[in-house]
Amino acid sequence: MTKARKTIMDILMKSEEPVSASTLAKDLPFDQATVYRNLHYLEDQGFAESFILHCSEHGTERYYSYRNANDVHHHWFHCEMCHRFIDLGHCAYGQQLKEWEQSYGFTIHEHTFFLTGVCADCKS
Amino acid sequence: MTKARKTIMDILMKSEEPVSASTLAKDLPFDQATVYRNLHYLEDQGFAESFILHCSEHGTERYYSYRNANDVHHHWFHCEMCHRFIDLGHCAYGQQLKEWEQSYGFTIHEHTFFLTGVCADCKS
DNA sequence: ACAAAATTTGCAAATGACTTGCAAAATACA
DNA sequence: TGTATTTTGCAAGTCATTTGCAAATTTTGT
Repeated sequence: MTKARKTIMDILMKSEEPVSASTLAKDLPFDQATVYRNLHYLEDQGFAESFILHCSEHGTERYYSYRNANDVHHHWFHCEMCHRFIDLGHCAYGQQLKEWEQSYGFTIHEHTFFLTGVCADCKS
Repeated sequence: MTKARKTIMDILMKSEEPVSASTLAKDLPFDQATVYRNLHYLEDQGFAESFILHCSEHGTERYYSYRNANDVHHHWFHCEMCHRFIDLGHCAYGQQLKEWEQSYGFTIHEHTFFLTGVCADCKS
């Protein structure tokens, strides 16, 4: 495993919240192409997952988080003021998604869910 | 109300599914800046709502749909093959969102939810 | 450990959605 | 209808992300 890939993997593993691709690209001492390519690689291999979120201050960016093999994925709340993410816990939509698949006949590859607003700290 | 604005408003009102900003910008006989500005205007005024969706073929685009004054908003399934949207009906997360607001203390401004996959027609 | 094969990197340029400044044109208002 | 206000088109800019390519690194087979 290359240095760039390991660095990115480590950051994702250690991070408590999703990190944006463009931020990684800016902050890490690797070429941006390398960062983006590795993020794709990690997601392809199932080590990471991502979603696109727009916030007025940071614009539209893709956020990545580490994905544990036996991990159920999480959903997040994003604070528009301090830009932190709050973990809403395990996804609880499994059953609902299955029901939709049955009633509509489609196959779901991915579902996207997140909240944006202002966190408790920033309100006070 | 200007011609451009009325045209865009009409399209959103008549459309059964969300339409992408960049597609409107390409197809309509108005400058792209005009299209984007009007979409922002309509959303600001509460006549439209939007979400960002990425699909491999069309890339990352913002999709708009008309918002009725007394309308509960809808969620959508997006087929990656035929690129149509399937209406999943009224949003049923109101209660859940309120509970999260109470337990975490944050205020939700927006929630994003949609599905992507392959529709029944495209599977066969 | 070593050379060949396969993969990854950096660089530089390109892409594509979306935004912005500004003067002209259209619309609203008195 | 004339004037103030808003909107438009044009052209250039921004910004996240992607891509081609040759050089550098990592992996493989021995």
